[in-house]
Amino acid sequence: MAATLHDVAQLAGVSIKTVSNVVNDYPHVRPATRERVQAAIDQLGYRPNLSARSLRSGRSGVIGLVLPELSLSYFAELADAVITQAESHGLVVIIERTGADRDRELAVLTSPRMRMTDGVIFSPLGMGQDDAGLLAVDFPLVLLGERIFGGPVDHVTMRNIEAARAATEFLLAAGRRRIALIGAHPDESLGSAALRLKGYEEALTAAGVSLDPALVRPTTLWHRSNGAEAARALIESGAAFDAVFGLNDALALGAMRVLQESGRRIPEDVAVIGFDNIEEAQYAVPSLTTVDPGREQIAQRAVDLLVQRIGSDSSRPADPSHETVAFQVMIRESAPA
Amino acid sequence: MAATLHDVAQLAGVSIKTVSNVVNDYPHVRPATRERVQAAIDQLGYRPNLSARSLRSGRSGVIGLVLPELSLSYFAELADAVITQAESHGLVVIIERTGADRDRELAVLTSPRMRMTDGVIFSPLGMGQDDAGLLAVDFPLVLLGERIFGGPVDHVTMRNIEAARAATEFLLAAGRRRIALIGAHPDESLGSAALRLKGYEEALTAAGVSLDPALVRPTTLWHRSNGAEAARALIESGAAFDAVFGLNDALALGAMRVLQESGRRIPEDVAVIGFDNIEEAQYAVPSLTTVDPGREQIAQRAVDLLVQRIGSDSSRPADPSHETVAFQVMIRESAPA
DNA sequence: CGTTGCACTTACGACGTTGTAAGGTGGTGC
DNA sequence: GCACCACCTTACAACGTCGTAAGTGCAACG
Repeated sequence: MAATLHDVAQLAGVSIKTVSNVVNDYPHVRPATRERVQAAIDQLGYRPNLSARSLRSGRSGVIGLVLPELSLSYFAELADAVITQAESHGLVVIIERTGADRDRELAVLTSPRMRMTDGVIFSPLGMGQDDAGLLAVDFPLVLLGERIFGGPVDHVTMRNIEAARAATEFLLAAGRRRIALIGAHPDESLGSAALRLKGYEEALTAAGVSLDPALVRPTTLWHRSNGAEAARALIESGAAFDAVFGLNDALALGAMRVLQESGRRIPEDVAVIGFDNIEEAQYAVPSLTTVDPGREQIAQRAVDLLVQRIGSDSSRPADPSHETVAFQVMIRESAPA
Repeated sequence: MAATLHDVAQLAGVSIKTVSNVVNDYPHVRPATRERVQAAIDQLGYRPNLSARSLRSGRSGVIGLVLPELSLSYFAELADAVITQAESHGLVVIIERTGADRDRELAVLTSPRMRMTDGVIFSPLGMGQDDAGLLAVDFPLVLLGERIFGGPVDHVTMRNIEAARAATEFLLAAGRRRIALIGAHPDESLGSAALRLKGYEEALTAAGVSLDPALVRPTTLWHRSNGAEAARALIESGAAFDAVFGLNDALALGAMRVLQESGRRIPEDVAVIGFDNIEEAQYAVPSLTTVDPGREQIAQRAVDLLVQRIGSDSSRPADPSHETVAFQVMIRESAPA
């Protein structure tokens, strides 16, 4: 039903290629011809067929964004930022969710569903360092996050260790000494959890504060409910603490709720700091002090790197780059200076 | 670089079409041949070229989802649900944001960026009833939301009036009589704001409670900050109130924060109810009583309707359907029964 | 041993677009 | 009035896939 170049050409009385030239702003078209063709285009409501264009050019103008899930605020806000940045390059974004499941993550990398994209931005949560080799795919790929290092692809990460260290130092500077940490993943040596834990440890060591293992609370996931559970367990353990460091904002917010329910005042009795600076953090009661890990900049660099790889036809990057972005402690009510 | 049917055919010593038949599980292929072709496919790592397939078939397997913005939790969770549902139909989702800007909304409807999709699910926020005619596009379109009614397209909405009425009745049943409403859009007669206001009015009237205009607070947008501002204005106005109905959860949460800052106890002094049932609502302090408008079901029906329209080649629906989904009051701490 | 029929395979073209190279048209200068 | 050049337009092919229709070979049957 839709009009094609052929239809327009027939109506305007020119060849198909001349219409194509008009559509693509090819310079050598006589004004009178251009006008006539444009009239035919308008009359028929012609729109280029992008599938045909993709086939011809080998580019689809689509990039993939592979995320654990959209209902986690951090990823929703990251997706928003990626879409915005992609748009400025004239690209459109397909979002695929993996549910943090390793098998689904691997499936997405080989799936024909992603075959139409020009490249993919991938934030794994189920795969680990051992899977690094599987990232050697034959399409442009930019990796986000801390699950895997040294893979054969470009990589953009936040400065987890430094940022977590800064968060902990901030609490120490405010006079807190019994700082609980929520969200540890004891079995990992890489990944956000391990790196942020490392920053926490570094800060304590540097300040001469001994680390009490009873204050390091693991959780399986990083949702609010996990933070709430961990806070409950922490309270029940009887360990004394005057601050809580949630390894992400959702954990911190979940913990904050339980702490308040238990009658503790925030920040007087317990200071709380999070990590991610999701929009909600500033509207919580009390507002949540947290680390802004540079989400906007991550999205921007990831898209820019991907566009660059797409542009250079070289199949695999000879020089995979690893970039980190700046972070910042956002001081709010839950942990004042 | 990528292998094509041609490459596979050459390697397997068969024709291109036979390879195609293998790929597409065409039944009449001799097992021995199939095996040989499959081996060649595996060896070359052949993946079908989706652009070519799209061109040939006229279907891209992509649907568009046009939303105001992803960083609003309601839309993020809606997007998540749409992606999940689309996946079950083998479809992939492109997300486009409009920022609730009418011009951008109109632009998206005619944009070549959406041309590659088989159909679009569209949630307008800037366009209004006067623009209904502009929805007569030449691709399958399913409309979400309450900005426009009676357009030439399928339409899925929540039951705004009934749900808002139920929320208000719930507060009335709990003994509240001075119920403030936050988020009104006085200039509208359609749209979520107007409809939910109508439900509120209906409930008050039915209960014989007179509506005090001083308790109906307008906001421009529906973000947390707007809810906070409106609550501040409400307090400063000096009007007495014992409950707040936020026309969405973000407004209610923003208001709840300000109410608590002002020393009011929730729910003792002021009961608060929201609308949307975003995930965050159950983790707020106190947890937010709200209306679940049936988001999952909306996503499901929208995708199903779209798939149906895509399937039937009829250009325009002769019988645009308008579906509504079930809602439910989620009773939590901010407004107990 | 030829014919028929079936199971399998193939050649061809078209989907709509654009790069290439060749073709046409008008105008300019002598 | 002719040649030439610059400008504009065209025909053709190809991107990779799959539907159509036309083959091919083999087995069974007469």
